[in-house]
Amino acid sequence: MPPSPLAPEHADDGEIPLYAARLNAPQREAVLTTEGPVLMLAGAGTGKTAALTARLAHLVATRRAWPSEILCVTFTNKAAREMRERVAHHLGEAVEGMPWLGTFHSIGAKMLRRHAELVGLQSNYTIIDTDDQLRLLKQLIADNDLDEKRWPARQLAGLIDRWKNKGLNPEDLDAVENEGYANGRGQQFYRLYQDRLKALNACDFGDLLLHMLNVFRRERDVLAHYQQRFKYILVDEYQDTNQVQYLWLRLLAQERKNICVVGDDDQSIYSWRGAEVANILRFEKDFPGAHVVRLEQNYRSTPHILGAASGLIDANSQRLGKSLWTEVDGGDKVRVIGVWDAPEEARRVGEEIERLEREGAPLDRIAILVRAQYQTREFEDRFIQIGLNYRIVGGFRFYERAEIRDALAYLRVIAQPQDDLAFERIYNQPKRGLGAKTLEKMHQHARRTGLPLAAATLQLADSDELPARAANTIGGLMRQFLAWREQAEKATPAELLRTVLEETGYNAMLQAEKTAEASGRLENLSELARAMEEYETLGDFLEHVSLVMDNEAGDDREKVTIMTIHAAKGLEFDNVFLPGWEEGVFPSQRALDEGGLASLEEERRLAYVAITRARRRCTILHAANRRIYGQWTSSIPSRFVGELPADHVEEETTLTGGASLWRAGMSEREDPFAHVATSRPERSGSRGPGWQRALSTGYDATPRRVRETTRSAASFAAKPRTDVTVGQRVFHDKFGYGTVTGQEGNRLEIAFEQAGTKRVIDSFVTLA
DNA sequence: AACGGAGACGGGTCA
DNA sequence: CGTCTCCGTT
Repeated sequence: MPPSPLAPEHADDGEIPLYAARLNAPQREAVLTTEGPVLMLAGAGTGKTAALTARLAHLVATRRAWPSEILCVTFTNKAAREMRERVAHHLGEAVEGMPWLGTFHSIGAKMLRRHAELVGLQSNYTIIDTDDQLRLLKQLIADNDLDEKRWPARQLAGLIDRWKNKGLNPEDLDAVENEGYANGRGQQFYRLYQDRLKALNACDFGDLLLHMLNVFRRERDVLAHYQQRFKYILVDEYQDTNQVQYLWLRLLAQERKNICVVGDDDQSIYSWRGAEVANILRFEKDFPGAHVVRLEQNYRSTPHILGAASGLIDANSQRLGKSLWTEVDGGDKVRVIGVWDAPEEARRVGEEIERLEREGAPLDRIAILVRAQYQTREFEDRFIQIGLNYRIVGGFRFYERAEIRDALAYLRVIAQPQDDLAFERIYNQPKRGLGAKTLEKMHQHARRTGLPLAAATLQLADSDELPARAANTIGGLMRQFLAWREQAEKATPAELLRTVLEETGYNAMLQAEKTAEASGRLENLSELARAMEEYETLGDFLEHVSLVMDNEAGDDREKVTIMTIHAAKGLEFDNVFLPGWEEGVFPSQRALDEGGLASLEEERRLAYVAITRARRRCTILHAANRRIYGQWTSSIPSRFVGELPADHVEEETTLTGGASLWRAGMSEREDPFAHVATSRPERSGSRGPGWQRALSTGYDATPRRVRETTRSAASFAAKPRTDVTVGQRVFHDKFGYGTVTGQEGNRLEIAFEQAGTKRVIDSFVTLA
């Protein structure tokens, strides 16, 4: 019988400890049931993280375990960071951090550094990303006379990933798994790839988990060590675990069975990348006697928002079942707005946001959540036009940018001379006049001698195999590497990077370019150096960077957030806009075509996640016409709109967008666009009246009222700047450099050097 | 090494 | 329709 939180062993007089003070009954139950398996079903906004961190604090505060004896896994670095901060807050300075709190991958990487030799690696192995992975596979395919056109490396990469997610090694593949690629040669290539990685002293993301799983399975003493060490195991977002993660946890928890998993089957939206809802659905079977706790009191949203979301998710069949409730009352109904087309949708959202802004709502707490990335463009264009600050989350990640990858490649070669992939990336970057011919010689020599590429290249430069010029250049480069490696011993990683960028001429190359793009790249690089400041050794930094590297650039203006629903999971906003709720967009066409009921239900869970992000107001939009792959397509509102319980919804139709009349059950005769609203989505170039009207009237289909609002929004938003005049050269984040050719209030007409003439708001440019 | 034309593709994403 | 990648040409 665990002690009551009201009188934990360390407390003097029954005072409620800080970490348990504000928990409700089920949360408290989840915290206090420390022994044995626990399944915590936590609905959206029910204080899951609070319960989880309280549980951690409780385990430590009651001396059930030291922080180092608790394994706590999350899926994202962000979640891990947040948890770390909150636990530290509860426990004060008593806790020197928790060494085993982190993502599956970071924990896997850490363990693998200790046991690398058991899988044929050295402990300073490199973690390669998907780009390197692809290049490596392409090489293998080419070397083995396979036609890459017919059997793309991407496909192979996808398969290998899937196998690793399932916990399958090359020898574990059965005929069914193997038949998909190159007439049964998938297994052969998987094996070749693994061998190649070993030779490079490298592994990919999947290996971080699979290698360790192999170690657990093969080395009883290692497994026993971790089973002993981890007295308690906590897993966040359990509905997102895949097979290999599941196998990991099952092995580690087998001994003590003190495993607590937290999740929400209704928020499982990652089956396409290997997550198995089944893991959470069968937890009670895997761990007999599991204690199940349901967190259902929601602290985030209004009753209407919860009502709409709950009504929607009720349509799903495979559920553990939960119903969210709240003590809060009041609040607006969920609004559903039908508009004519996507540009109007963006205009409409822009106006609504400007109105919220005038009412004093902070832009930071407003979000537009889309189903697919392509939907963001319409909003981006519109917001630039009206001068509304926004940020798009996702898309290019910081560390995926060419300049960052180049810089990292230099550091990788310095840290790990066997890293051929990195060396190959930068041997001629910036340009040194080393072309394909030299590279081929380098590869040849490396193959002959069995040396890593860099080492082979060094030898080569000493011989007469290369033209004098190339030999000189390479010799020089290798000498630089030697010097940098020496410097790495003494200097901080950040200093080292700055040296490298200077001495290679990489900075000079970008400075010479003088384009908007190049100056952005320079900024990114100095940001990288800044981010490196906190790391003491190069190894530390590289480990971090290969697993993390978020892009939170330092612009503190308030911004509206535009992102995909997937990216929004776990976040909340006062005001949420959900555009594109049309059949074929959301649910997506692919989900409708393939995957059947299961994938439709995943789309519905996604819709549920979307609505439950909203704290106060949620606005859903659908357009009657949308251009898809350049074809105008008429569309009908999403079935999810129809599934929202009427009590919690308020419908609105603009003059032009008759589509939501579809739901209101208006007769076709009264609805001038009924043929648009009720027709099936047609993708193959239908030329219906809707299409004609959209083309012939274009933006002018907008009612007068809307146009006026738009104009006033743009010109009243801010006072015109006095430091910008016609003829002034300016810089714009998106369009680059240009010259002002016209000025009207705070609106500028600018002839951009790259992007042509655009009209933008003056607050979006800086003097150049 | 830089450019241009042909062709493929067009869903969400974490480490 | 637009973007990206690859390949061949200059």
